[in-house]
Amino acid sequence: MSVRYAILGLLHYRNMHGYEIKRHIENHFGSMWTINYGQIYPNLKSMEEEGCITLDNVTPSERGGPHKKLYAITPMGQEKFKTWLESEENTRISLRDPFLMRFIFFGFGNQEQALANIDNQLKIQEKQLESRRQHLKRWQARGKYVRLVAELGEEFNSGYIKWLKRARQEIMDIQDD
Amino acid sequence: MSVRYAILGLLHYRNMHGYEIKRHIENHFGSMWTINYGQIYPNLKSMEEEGCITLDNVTPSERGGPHKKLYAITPMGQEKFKTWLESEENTRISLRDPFLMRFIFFGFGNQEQALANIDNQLKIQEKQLESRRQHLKRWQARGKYVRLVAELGEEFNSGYIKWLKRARQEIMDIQDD
DNA sequence: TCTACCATGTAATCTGTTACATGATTGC
DNA sequence: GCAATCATGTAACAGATTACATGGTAGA
Repeated sequence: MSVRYAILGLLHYRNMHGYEIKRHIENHFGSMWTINYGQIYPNLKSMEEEGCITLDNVTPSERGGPHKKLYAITPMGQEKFKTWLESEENTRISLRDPFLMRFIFFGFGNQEQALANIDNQLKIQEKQLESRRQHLKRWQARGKYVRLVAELGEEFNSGYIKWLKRARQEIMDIQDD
Repeated sequence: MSVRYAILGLLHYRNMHGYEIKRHIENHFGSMWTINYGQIYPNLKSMEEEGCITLDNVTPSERGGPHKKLYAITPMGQEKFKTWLESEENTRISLRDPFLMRFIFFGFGNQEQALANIDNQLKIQEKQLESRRQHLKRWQARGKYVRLVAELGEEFNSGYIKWLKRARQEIMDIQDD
């Protein structure tokens, strides 16, 4: 459950509320993860119950229920985070990409379809690379670890694009394989 | 649910049983996916009920229940597969790597721990690259699409290693950031 | 004989996604 | 006044992992 540790990690920088945590995970982790409120809020709730985090401040809205809940990490949360940080749990890189899954079977379809599909993927990846680069510029000063992960994201992205172009060429060159 | 399409795709090559499908997905898809029986067998069952695949042959063991169920794709399965293959469902590459998640927060731990953690990851990645290369040699003749995906796996893998080495160097060089 | 691998399956659990519901605030 | 974005939350569902249970076969 690394979402919980991501939250504990982010709370080391400063106290945050759920909405901010989501934004941070999506933007500042090299744009390699997505996350939804369905994960954030239930986790914040259970982590508070366990005592890893605590409510620092609740800004109520004028009329109506509570609004903007600021969370802070507790000493217990810091302890748990430290243990996790020092652990050596490692898995292989897993790349679950629906496009690649289809790509493997392009031999069972027709060539034009395959090329159109590749062009579409190229467009998406190029757009993503552009936004990654913009992001890197803005976040370069955020500490070397964050920057390095953003750089890895960029490298994977541009490597993927190069590969797509090469794949496209190979499919056009050799009709039969 | 791309597992189902992966199964339909593999059954285009030849009839297979669950165990083989698992092996194929793990070894021949560029070693980028893992899968477990908890996904394979229930899916085979429901796909058979839906009529996408059919039992071709059941080799019974001498005494005891059925053994080795060979599945074949049906015309309906081929239809479904074709529709999926021509679709353009695309998502961003998502890289959920527990190591990278920890890496981002290495600034909150100590340097030696970070370096040891990186060295460990390097060892794992290098071992994986070696097995990928062995695999590529054996599978080069399996058709260009399969080969290309295997090559992408190799490129990601060696890119990751290069990045790990650079990250290690940067962490050693600059004490403060 | 024992180990490794072949082979099928289920149940419990965990994780992640989508869709919905609600309402405040900010800027044009 | 309206759109975009800030903000919190839940319910239903989909997908993946782990652990368990069972037994066969091949080779050292």
